[in-house]
Amino acid sequence: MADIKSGVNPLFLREEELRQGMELLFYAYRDFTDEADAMLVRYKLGRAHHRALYFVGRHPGISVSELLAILRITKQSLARVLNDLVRQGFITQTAGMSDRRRRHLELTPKGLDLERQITEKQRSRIARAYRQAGAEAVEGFRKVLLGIVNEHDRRLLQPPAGPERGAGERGGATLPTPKRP
Amino acid sequence: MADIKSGVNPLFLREEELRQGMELLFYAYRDFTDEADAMLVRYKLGRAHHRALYFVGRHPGISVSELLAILRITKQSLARVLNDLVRQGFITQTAGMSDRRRRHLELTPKGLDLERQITEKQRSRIARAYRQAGAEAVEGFRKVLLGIVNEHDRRLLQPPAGPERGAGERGGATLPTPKRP
DNA sequence: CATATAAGTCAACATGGCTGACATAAAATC
DNA sequence: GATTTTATGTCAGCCATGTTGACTTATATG
Repeated sequence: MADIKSGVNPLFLREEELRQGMELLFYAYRDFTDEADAMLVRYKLGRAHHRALYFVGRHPGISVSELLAILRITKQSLARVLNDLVRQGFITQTAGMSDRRRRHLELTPKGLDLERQITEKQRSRIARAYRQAGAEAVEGFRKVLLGIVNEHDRRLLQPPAGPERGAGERGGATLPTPKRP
Repeated sequence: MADIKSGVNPLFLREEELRQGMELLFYAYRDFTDEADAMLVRYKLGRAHHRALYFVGRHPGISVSELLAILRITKQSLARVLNDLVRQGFITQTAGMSDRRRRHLELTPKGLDLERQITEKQRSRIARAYRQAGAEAVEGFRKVLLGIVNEHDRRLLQPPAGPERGAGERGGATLPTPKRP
């Protein structure tokens, strides 16, 4: 049989390239999450708590259903962790003004603190990777990951503002964005 | 107070940039795995089965302990899914020749088939993202993800061979690599 | 021969998904 | 104003997949 893997077979390269990408995603995610997990045990919280905490911190005033849409879990699953976090004073719920059925979630100062602590190592891991890879690589990293995300959410994740080419400003669409740094 | 977020505060940009990276990783991984999960239910298998199947397919002849090192789970957890896969004829175990304590795992043709089916949509999702982003972005994607992976595994994940600058060849270090495509 | 290593197994437990069935309050609609 | 829809919460139970701890068996190695 012909040496099918000797350099120039585009099908093999393609397959290999794609598999490498898939694996890289697995390994990176594995190491990225391990980071926070270690911190979480100290607080007797799980990964699910962290995710809720993170996204509430990221989108102050987010509603329960919006949070559900991000996490893609059931109401019941979320309730479990959310109740923990509210009971322990990390998150507050306040009824909406225009629509009083809605519960707007926010981190308390204590919650903000906790979130920072847990995310800390993850942040610096990403920072290190960014630094080592360089700005251009970071751009590519974003571009590809964004392409992996489903189209709906991809749009919400604000296409990295190039030179302005429409009328209005660009930014996180439906979700409330952080008020101030 | 001064407009701390108006464009030029490097600290704010940095924080925002890092958070975007973290989220992108979350969203991409979420959508990437959903893809396979849907397929798995048809076969009454779980994500854990897929991971084992994938890495055995990727490293034919891999030993149990090597697989454990990749997945970072306990022997007992792996045993559960591995036994399922062996019983159902997707994976074979054969004792090593030099060291007969070792079990070398391989996919059966049936297992290979299954793996392909399950990974199919993931592969095409990555392919699409690669295509849209372009070769340069893909390079950056790899670079950054590799930087996120812990140093040990990073080395094994063969730094994308640049122009030769040492003596010997470069390649997957400890793990057995696919025999042929 | 003694010890270390690779693998397998049993048992029990925790986390975090899931479904189904309902309850309540408020908004939206007829 | 009555009815329906929506947003949220809750109870109960199930399943997949991770964990620890204890112990066995076979084989390699000192």
